[in-house]
Amino acid sequence: MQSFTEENYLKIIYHLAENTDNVQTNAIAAQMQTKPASVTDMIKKLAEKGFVDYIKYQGVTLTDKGRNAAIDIVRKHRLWEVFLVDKLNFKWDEVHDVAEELEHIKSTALIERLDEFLGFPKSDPHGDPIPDKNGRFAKTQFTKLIDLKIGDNGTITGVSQHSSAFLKHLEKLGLTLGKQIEVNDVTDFDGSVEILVAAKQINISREVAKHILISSNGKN
Amino acid sequence: MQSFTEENYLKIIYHLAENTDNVQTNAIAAQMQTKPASVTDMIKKLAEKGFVDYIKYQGVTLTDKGRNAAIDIVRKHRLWEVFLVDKLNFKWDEVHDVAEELEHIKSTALIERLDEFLGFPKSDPHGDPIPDKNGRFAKTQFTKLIDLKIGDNGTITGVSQHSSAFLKHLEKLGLTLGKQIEVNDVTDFDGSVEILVAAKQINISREVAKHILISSNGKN
DNA sequence: AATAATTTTTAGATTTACCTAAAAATAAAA
DNA sequence: TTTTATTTTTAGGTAAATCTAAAAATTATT
Repeated sequence: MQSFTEENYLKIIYHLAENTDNVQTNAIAAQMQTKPASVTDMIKKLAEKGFVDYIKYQGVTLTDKGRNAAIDIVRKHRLWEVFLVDKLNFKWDEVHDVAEELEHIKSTALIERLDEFLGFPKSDPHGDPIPDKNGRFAKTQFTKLIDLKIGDNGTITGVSQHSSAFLKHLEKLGLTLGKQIEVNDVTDFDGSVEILVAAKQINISREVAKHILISSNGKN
Repeated sequence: MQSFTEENYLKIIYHLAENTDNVQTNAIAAQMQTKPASVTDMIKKLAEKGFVDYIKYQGVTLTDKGRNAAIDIVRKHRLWEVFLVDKLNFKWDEVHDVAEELEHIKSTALIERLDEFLGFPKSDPHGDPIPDKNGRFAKTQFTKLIDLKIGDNGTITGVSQHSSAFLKHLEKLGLTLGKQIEVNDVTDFDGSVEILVAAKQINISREVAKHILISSNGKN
């Protein structure tokens, strides 16, 4: 069984590994809000325990054991988020920090019964897939809104940024999960995107468009 | 804000203070499953932070601040127990350890919404009162079953032992919360108690009778 | 009241996760 | 291909919560 801190490292390495192959010390340090030297220490420990493969100066990769542990934490995090939103009426921008704590509760029975209580949800309030108890989940095929071409359309099915500020902003713009959108124009000046949502024309910055995930039903 | 460990100390001191006035180092050590020397260290820290009054060699008492903090943890613990039993179908002997972890999640919003979701319960699955968000709760008047006289009757409204072994035993005997009982006899030989429950005559040991709490409607 | 037993505290170490500052390795630029 | 910049690691140290062993205070017993 891993400590609270080890679990956080594993989760962060797992998420970083979604983009790069070898996860770097500095990247982990940034995510953990700690110093690279501390990361090196922890990496050595995780390597000793068999959670990661580690070559000095080359970064880390998760072993199967490490990946399974990480997925288990991700599963817990996302199930708790569903609980908070569906049952306790939290908004999608309010759940992250609390789920960050709840994900470390160690009880398989608890999480399986929670899963059942929630009706075995397939995705969390931000559209992220929830692994089943065997760690399996569909790696859904998303397109970033920023990558759509003029005339493309689709459904908002996820976000790749979970900060409260970002999510509140989306909420205000009416850009919530399930909404249909169509790209009308891309502004030359700043790359901002004109989209049609709920029969209204709005303009969103590149930064926002980068973090909205679309399941596209138009050409692209 | 207190650490995980500080919270556990406060909770244990609070519970020990229900029986004795000055809580002793050794008693805390036994409950915390740690050594007296460690307790002394922690007590000093809690005293510095204003959670307890402490005189060397004389044990500790909670300050108002300390008591409030402790009651807050007790509230969380008991609300989570209700959640586990009412919503996730745990049995009353399965909830203690998980609630022990959940009680440390730090979010006022979470606990208030949980309270509401559960319908503002007044007591937990073991009959213990749940403090409201201001820390107030009725100090219910219980009689221990062992203290009843022959002919007395009443309702099982609580237990003063939360171990899984004890609770499973009660379950098997049909001695669950809300059941009506009547004392028929007390055995001379071993002090065990003959009681009538659900129209059946059963015999329970002194040890068991000590930990069953009755709200008496007969004479006593 | 003196001695014995118990309880509590001190002193000095250990472990975990972190730090800073400096050294070493790797990658990028001139 | 040197030089420079960046990244990563090592070395040595800190704070929190624990420990053991020994000393001090309190309580119980003769």
